[in-house]
Amino acid sequence: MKREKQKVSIKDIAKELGVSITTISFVINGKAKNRISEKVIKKIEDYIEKVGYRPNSSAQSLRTGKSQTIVFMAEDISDPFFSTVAKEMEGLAFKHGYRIIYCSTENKKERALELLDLFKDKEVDAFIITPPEDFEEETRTLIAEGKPVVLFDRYYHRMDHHYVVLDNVVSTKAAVEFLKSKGFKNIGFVGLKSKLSPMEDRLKGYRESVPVPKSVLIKFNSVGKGVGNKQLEDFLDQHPELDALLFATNSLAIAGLRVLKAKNILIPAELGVATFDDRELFELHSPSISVISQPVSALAKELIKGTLKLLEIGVDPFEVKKSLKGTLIPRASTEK
Amino acid sequence: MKREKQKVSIKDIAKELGVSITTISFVINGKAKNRISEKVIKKIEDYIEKVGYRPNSSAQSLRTGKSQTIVFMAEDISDPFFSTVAKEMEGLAFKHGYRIIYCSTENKKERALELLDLFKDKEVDAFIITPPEDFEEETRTLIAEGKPVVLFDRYYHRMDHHYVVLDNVVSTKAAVEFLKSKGFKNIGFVGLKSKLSPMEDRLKGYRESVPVPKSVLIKFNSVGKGVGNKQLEDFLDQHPELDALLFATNSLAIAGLRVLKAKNILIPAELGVATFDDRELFELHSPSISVISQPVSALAKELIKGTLKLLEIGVDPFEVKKSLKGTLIPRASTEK
DNA sequence: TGAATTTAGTAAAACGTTTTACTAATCTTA
DNA sequence: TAAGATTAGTAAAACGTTTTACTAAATTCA
Repeated sequence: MKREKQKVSIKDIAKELGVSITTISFVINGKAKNRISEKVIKKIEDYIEKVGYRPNSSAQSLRTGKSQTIVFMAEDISDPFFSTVAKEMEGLAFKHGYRIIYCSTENKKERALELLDLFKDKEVDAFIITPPEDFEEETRTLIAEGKPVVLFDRYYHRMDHHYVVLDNVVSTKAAVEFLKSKGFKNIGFVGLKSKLSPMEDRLKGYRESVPVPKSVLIKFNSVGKGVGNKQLEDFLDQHPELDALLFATNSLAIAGLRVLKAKNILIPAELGVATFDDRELFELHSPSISVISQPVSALAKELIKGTLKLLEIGVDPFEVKKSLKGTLIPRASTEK
Repeated sequence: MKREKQKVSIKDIAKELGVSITTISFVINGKAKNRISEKVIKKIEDYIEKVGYRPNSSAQSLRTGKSQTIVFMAEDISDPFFSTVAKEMEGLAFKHGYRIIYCSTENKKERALELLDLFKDKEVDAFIITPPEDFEEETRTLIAEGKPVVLFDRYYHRMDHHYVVLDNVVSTKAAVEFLKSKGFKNIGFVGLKSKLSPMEDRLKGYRESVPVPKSVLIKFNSVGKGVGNKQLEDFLDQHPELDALLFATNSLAIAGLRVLKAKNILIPAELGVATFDDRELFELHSPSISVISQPVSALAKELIKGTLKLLEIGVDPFEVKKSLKGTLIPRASTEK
């Protein structure tokens, strides 16, 4: 009963149709023009259609050295931001005959290295990566190995490479201006203690748009935990004059909302709130939270478009450098 | 500068070390015992270590017919439930030398068929799938083709197959009993109009634990939209006696919360609320929402454990049939 | 008409493994 | 000491493609 569907190979087709393997390969790969007669092409195409022949991709990979596979190394594939981008990319890539393999670094250097090691063979054609903290040297090495590498979400100032990111400086400035326009006068900033470009740029954008910056930077792995919450509480205690808070990431905001709730601080009456990254949570929260939303579809599109271009044209002449703007979605948390 | 790291093959090693390709292959695959001398084994292993040799997986796949790849066909990989399970599986599978390829059916039959078609070649060793609506025949066909197939989240009553699911009947009953214990007397049920087992089982569990069931079933693709919201509003209007609502999925609950907010219905004073699947949103909502949480890690572990077992032992003698219990997390929305 | 060109196709090598079937040398044991 | 068993290894085929270099026949053109 359980017979493995016996796969048909080019050789089988050749025998059946009385033509050579080469001829079939030419037809399959669209190299038959001016080489093979229309009649034979038709015959082969019809037979392929009839038996549902699909080339063995291992054999193709072995022969061509290409695997039709792109690795997407996210910070955390279970984070809604990354998983949404991943899903969009998957759809686009499939349309072009590429598969995507996802993995998560958890923002850990060693994990990222392990993963790269696993993929560094011939088995992957291109990399889309969100490098973890302190990964500049390793990224450089990876790029030097010659396969297309597109950085996502973060990039390096001191290094030439392909990337697709949010324009964090500009987006942050827009958010601060928005808060000002809503009548907030003392805007504080809650960021992540990190050298990753989004964190540096968001802080920079903030600093450049308020007269007296007041910010607190939470350690990455203490967000939502005792230490991180304590830091935030202290910050609020030390700055009773603050009338609004801008959070640099959605997880910071979520942790922050918990703290504010615990301290019985009223939003927006006592404190306005805005954050990066939209999530259902923010829309449904009472009050709903204003956000700077990242253009997920556009990011995914640019990533795949860029990667395919690099795959096609080659790494060198072509440049992928995209910096997209976020969209501000005003909600109740910023209506004084 | 951009030199592709010239990959070293078994042939290169053989030439360098003056042994045969066969010998090296035996050593690599642990088949050297009682065949090759300790001295030679050591020499080969050391050299492999030194040059960082990694076998070409396309060649391995071509030769063995195995690709060390598992497909996870989720309903929607950007849904937190699926993406969390995916991430956990990814980690476990990697440890055993397997990669996972994700894709999303969007609960559409045609999309699922397309995807299966894409994978049906030799390129994949096993399938973990959440079949969309009306996919029983197709699933049967897939299974008949002989590769391991493990269903996730949903299963078929009339068919013998491997699966890992939540015990929805029991979990729903527990939730209803919990609501009763909290003093709710008129519990309504908001489900999805669907023949997928979780939806049928949750409804069944509900029906069997209340004296007079009152339920409304929303169409899958109208959740959160005008039509679906209208359905829910009508249901509430027709049953003013209800004092609690049990939602069958997290997206139903989210849509429901919006409706309740719009109608100014107070939770839990006027209406108690509980739902399936935990999300940060429910913890942070005001009031926080009681949930039946799925054991994500355990599900992922069983899925990978089962799949690997099938891969190892073969599909037939071994059975993967796991039905795990959800955990009830009581929160403010059910405290009268 | 005959040389040059075009058309229509093929043979065979190569990609990098795994594995079967073999050999040659050494070791046991009766 | 001779036959059998064990040890230590190897040659070569096969997996299913792609591609280079070739040929033979038909067509063109001066």
